[in-house]
Amino acid sequence: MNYWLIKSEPSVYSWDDLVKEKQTIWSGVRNYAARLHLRAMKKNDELFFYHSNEDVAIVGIAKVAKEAYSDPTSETDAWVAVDVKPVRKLKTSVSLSMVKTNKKLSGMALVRISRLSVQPVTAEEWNQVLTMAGEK
DNA sequence: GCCAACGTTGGC
DNA sequence: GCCAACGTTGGC
Repeated sequence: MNYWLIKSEPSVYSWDDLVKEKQTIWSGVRNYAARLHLRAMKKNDELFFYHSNEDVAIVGIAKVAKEAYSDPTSETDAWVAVDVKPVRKLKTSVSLSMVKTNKKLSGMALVRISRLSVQPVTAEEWNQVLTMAGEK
């Protein structure tokens, strides 16, 4: 099982929207690095759902409901989408500043490659964030 | 609203 | 193949 992090601006699509909708298509990714990660996702892999721009925090856990397929919002076959569904909201959301102050998370892609919208999370990082969220 | 970081495009 | 110019993302 692998772990990932996906970003969304809450004004465009928030965690609450995902919960309301029960499942959504993660489409519109037009970045090669992000596409690589989308393609590597397996069913039931877990994802941190991150709010960018406004909330600037990891707010919940989602999982892969359907592995990568051709993105219907693209006119070519070059891009892919996955389906994700909510698992649960974190007890306490973990803000970016909290992540930055945690030395164990200094290698996290969220800190190092801030513009990447779909990124891998190691098991260590995953557990560390869960601890900060009061889940452990 | 500003700006840094990064990706993409296009001229040479 | 290099690099300047430009556009976009995202934190503050």
